[in-house]
Amino acid sequence: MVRNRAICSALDGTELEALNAIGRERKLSPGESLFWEGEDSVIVANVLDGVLKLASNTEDGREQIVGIVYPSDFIGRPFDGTSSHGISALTDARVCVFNRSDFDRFAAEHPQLEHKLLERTLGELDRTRRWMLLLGRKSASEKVSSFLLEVFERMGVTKGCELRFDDAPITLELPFSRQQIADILGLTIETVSRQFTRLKAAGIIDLPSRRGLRVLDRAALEAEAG
Amino acid sequence: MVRNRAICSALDGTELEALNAIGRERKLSPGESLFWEGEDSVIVANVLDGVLKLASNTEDGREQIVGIVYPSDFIGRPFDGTSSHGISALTDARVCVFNRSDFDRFAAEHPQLEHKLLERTLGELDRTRRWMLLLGRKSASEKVSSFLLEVFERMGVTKGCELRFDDAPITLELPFSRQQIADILGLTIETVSRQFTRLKAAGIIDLPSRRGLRVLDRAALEAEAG
DNA sequence: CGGCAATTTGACTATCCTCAACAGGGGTGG
DNA sequence: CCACCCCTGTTGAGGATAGTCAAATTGCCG
Repeated sequence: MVRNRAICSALDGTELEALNAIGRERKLSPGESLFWEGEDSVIVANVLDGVLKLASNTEDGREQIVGIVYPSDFIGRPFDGTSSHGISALTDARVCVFNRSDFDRFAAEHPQLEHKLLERTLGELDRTRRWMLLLGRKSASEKVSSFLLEVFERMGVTKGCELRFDDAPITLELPFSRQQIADILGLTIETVSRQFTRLKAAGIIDLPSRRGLRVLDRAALEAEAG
Repeated sequence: MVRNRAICSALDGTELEALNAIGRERKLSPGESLFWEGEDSVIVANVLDGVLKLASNTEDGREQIVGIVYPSDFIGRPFDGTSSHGISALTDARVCVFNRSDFDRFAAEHPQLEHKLLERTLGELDRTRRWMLLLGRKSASEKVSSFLLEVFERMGVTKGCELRFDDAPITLELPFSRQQIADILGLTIETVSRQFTRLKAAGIIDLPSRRGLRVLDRAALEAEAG
């Protein structure tokens, strides 16, 4: 099912086989790195399962998560050895890894694949730019509310079904710790925690467990999101 | 000279002619919009000359500049009608505009062009993600210093020569107003102004005119950039 | 049940924003 | 050519938001 959404959906049976021949599956545990910031990125990969983060760090240790990667997403930097951010797993994950030069060569021979990759990259760029508005111009409460809405949407799509907010509220297990949410939103963990508490007190969300989340009043959340 | 860096460098003489046939040149004055946020983007374009901005706005009017576009850069969203940000000129500018569906068709027939576009988009995505670290995790002084360094680099490359910081300091004419710098960095105009004043007082930069800028001590600027 | 890490809460502070007044300089019209 | 005006940018005072540091609490795992 990942195949249907991933870039390899551009390929036919024979081509897919050829691509599989140069890739290998790799499993990652939460926290494990696929590669580090600044390291020469000799590989690219496709996410089969799980959620990963892309993160940049300042020299003094502050972290900003600059991308979140879900199943069927593509990661890495083809055609160029330099990568400006590290990638590591947030959950248990399976990825299909390719040697970068192998992949580059394969892509050059398969324009349909490059086309899919281009569409995907353009979409990712758009999403990233929308995120910049949040980072640069939104308040803490707007950030948290926007974030919850986007996660719900993303997780829903990934699960292959439209989550219905209007039916009985669904409890979602967030793949992020509070610290990670802070690193996504450009806030501190304390500020995130306070916003969660406030939303809960207002009856807009419920927090049944550490990472559990239930949206009780989507309209209110959208109003808060700015 | 723009041709050498732009995506059309992938094309030979005949192909270039065909591409030119479907494009037309358009001039823009400072402040003029190429298209607006949310509008169906029926065109794509290549920048021939000048500097443009991509910007997102919240409903209540706050603005975040999410991209800055220099000569030879590509703008617009091929293969998809939705654009999530507006584009307008910061300086006098000339762009080569294509009807999107014309361009899509042309691209489909010229994989080398798509390849160039893919490389360019991947690079832009990287740059954008580095910018997110600045927005989410840097202080006002770090933001301003990082910004000045990046502008110098970008303007230098665009001018086709490496600016030498170690030689006599060069005076650059910034294509941005203070308000625009604020919208790039996620700050207010007052905070930007105060940082400029501080850097000038510290002897790190000089501000010979409204938009003029001279870097006197690059090392100090890098130290401030975090 | 105990230990540990993650999260929450609290008190205090710093940074940046807001609002307001002022300055400067570039262009225009007299 | 000079005076004036308007727009942009600067400066200042005060306040709010989010950060910092520290302690308490809560899940979660063995």
